[in-house]
Amino acid sequence: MIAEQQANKQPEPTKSELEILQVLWQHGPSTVRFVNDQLNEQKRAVQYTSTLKLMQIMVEKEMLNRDESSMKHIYSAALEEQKTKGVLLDRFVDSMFNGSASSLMMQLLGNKKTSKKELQAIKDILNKM
Amino acid sequence: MIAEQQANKQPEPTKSELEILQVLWQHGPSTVRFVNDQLNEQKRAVQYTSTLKLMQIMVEKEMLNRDESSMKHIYSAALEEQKTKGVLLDRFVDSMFNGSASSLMMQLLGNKKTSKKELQAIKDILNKM
DNA sequence: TTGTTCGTACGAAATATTTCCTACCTTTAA
DNA sequence: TTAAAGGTAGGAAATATTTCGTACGAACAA
Repeated sequence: MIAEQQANKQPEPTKSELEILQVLWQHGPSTVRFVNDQLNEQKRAVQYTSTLKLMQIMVEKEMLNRDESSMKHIYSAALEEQKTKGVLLDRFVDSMFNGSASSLMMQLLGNKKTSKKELQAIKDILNKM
Repeated sequence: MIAEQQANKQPEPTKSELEILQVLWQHGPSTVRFVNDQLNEQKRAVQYTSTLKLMQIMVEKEMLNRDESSMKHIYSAALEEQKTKGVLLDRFVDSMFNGSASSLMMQLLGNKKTSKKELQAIKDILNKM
């Protein structure tokens, strides 16, 4: 593992780790309590100590930073949102669509859940380029 | 697990399972030997029995079908490619981009790896709609 | 002061995933 | 007929991930 960190590999957040990152990206530096509340509200029931443990592990993995100056430790994302999402998206496109962004688009457009509003938004983005 | 299958939930292939599905989607019904060779060529070193075991597990999970009529069992994907990719893409967009397909597009477009060819292809697709 | 609440640390258990070892059967070539 | 090659089955080990129980310290209100 040390070898991998030295190799400066992009860490690969697990599903649960990603959920925590989302909260921190969205709300900024937070306590475990806050993150845990958010998870319980938005996602699923989870014990405080489970969230705590996971966030501690994430500090070890250097995915999070921790400010220990006060008793309530403040955690913040050590991974940059855009960069991380970019890497994960890349990986996803590679493994699912052989690296073809347009294939992904096709799939996305053939999808009921993509609303007309979304379609228009996408067109607007493209036209601005 | 039985409960989940009865609930007709979309199974959630793991990374390794997805690799196997890709091979089967791409090449059609195949033997373990063939799939294993493909994985070793395209992905990474893996023992024959590891692939075998995984594919057996996938049959149990009903992600694969198996034709046992001859000694060399023939496996095929039980999950439809388009549907499965659609579900996974949906899930990905939901968890990473709050369900916003246009956010995903933004990310994709801000990505060096998306070539001009890909961009043009995407535009073409959109214009045809 | 004392007890309740809220925090962290740590170990271990529960799951999930992945890999490989061993046994044993069938086919095939010598 | 025998040895080698190639197949399946299944258990167990190795990892990775996730969850929780317990201990204990700090803050605070009564």
